[in-house]
Amino acid sequence: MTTEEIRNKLTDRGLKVTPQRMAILEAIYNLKNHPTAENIIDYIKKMYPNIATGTVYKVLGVLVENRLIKKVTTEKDAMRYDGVMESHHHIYCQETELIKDYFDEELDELLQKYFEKKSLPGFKIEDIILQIKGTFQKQY
Amino acid sequence: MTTEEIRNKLTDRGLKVTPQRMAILEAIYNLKNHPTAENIIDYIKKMYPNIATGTVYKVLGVLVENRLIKKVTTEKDAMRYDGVMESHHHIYCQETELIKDYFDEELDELLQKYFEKKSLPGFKIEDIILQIKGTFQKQY
DNA sequence: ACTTATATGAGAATAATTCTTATTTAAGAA
DNA sequence: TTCTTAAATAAGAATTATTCTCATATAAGT
Repeated sequence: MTTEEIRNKLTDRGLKVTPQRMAILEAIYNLKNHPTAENIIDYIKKMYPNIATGTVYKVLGVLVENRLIKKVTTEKDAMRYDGVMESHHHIYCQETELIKDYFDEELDELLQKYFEKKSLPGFKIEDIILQIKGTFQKQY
Repeated sequence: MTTEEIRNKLTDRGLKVTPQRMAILEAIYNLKNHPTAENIIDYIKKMYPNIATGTVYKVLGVLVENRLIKKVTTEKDAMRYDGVMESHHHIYCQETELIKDYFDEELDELLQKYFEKKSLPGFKIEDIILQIKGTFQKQY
């Protein structure tokens, strides 16, 4: 993801391009494993020590509203964020904080067909995310 | 769910039976829509005004550890809890706080077969929860 | 360069949850 | 039944995550 591409994501949504917004998006793309706001703040402060905590939370909210990033739900108190907007699922390791992305077009088609057939009365499905919970095997 | 059944859930796990634990489990079973800790506290205080906030959080943690209840992940800051331990999924209304349970054995079998065939290398799946996101249609 | 609506920084405020410690209590033993 | 003790609770302080307020700064169109 180049600086120019990040800039375009903002302008395409009619958002002003600010150094803070650029830095926050760049942080999310570079920090793997679905960073928390705190992870993002720590990362940005290395290059940009004056960024305000409140600004990061504000910008994250704006980015979610504008569908440039997504929230990732967890059983912990701190929200985590995801810069990958293509349809995908999440593999949660029960023993660590690791959340891996899981892309599977075959599965997505299967689910789409399944819920076309068996529609939920009175409900319009917009997105289905699998939370795949378990543990990674130890490596020997 | 009778008082006796709730009591047995605790003793079966080797947990001491206390009025607080009984009240919290009863609250979760009676309060529909996956209550927050605050919902539970408000409910219990009607009958039992002296219960301490910290106790409720402590007990909720114990109940989750002992697999008597589950946490429900959301995009909001407050955690929500679920007393239904049978395998099921969640329908999230994007416009309200409503989270509906979705039971579907056919779907569960489909998923189980799918992930037997296509296993995730190095990962042992323990549970798969669908987060079905969308909106309920307005009633006329 | 000028203007103005919007974004940011700083820090206070709030909300959700956890921690600490003295006291109480459940449940097994005597 | 009473005794014992490890575990649970109440009360409130402390911590953590997030939001809010408002004065100042700035992006982007004129």
